[in-house]
Amino acid sequence: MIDKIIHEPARFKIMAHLYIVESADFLFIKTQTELTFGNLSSHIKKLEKAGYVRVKKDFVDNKPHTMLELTKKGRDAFDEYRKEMKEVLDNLPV
Amino acid sequence: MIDKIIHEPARFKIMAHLYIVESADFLFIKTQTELTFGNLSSHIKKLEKAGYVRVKKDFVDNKPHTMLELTKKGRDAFDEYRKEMKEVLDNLPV
DNA sequence: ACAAAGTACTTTGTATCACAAAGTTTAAAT
DNA sequence: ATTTAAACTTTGTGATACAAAGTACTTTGT
Repeated sequence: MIDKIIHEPARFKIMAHLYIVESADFLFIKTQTELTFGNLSSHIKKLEKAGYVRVKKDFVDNKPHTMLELTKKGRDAFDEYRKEMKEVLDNLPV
Repeated sequence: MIDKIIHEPARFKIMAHLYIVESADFLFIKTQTELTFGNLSSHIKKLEKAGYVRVKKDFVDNKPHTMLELTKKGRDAFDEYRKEMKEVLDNLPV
């Protein structure tokens, strides 16, 4: 079954970026994905709940700062999603 | 932008099957896609509304019979979707 | 002849979702 | 002291996906 968590384009984008950079802050991902604060926030929450993303909050210059990174599970799920989707796209049903 | 009409897995399946067979009846698509009557019915309606699928109803052996086929627009949209998705999957963002 | 079962769907109800707008919290500037 | 700003989170709303219930017949017993 295709992973609906990753299938949503906004979350695919988030995961794709995290897949490459290993670790990135909230604002960087926000500008890269062009999502609003609200959307990014709720999608991150969903990814965290799924165990795909680890969130680390601290303060930098007395301001809240949120760091994001893929978990092993998230990385594996992303690989699997890409593999499955490629199969689906290449091998149309009989 | 990725076509959300086609992106939904159930509708992708429907379109993938219609893409190959050119024309198929409701029940055939139902068994192939393993969707329930309700889901298939509503997804068909959405595809019809989008102009991707043409629906022809008649009677066979006194029973209602629904034939489905992709429109040109639907076929083109499906090609485009596959092309875009492949690009997305292959070229991850920098 | 009448009821029960089957066929081929459609409509309705519900729970979830995606998105944007409004709100929160702390800090810096005026 | 009050406004402005930064970095988010929560809330509200409209759309969605799905299954359950409903519709409109037809066929099959009895």
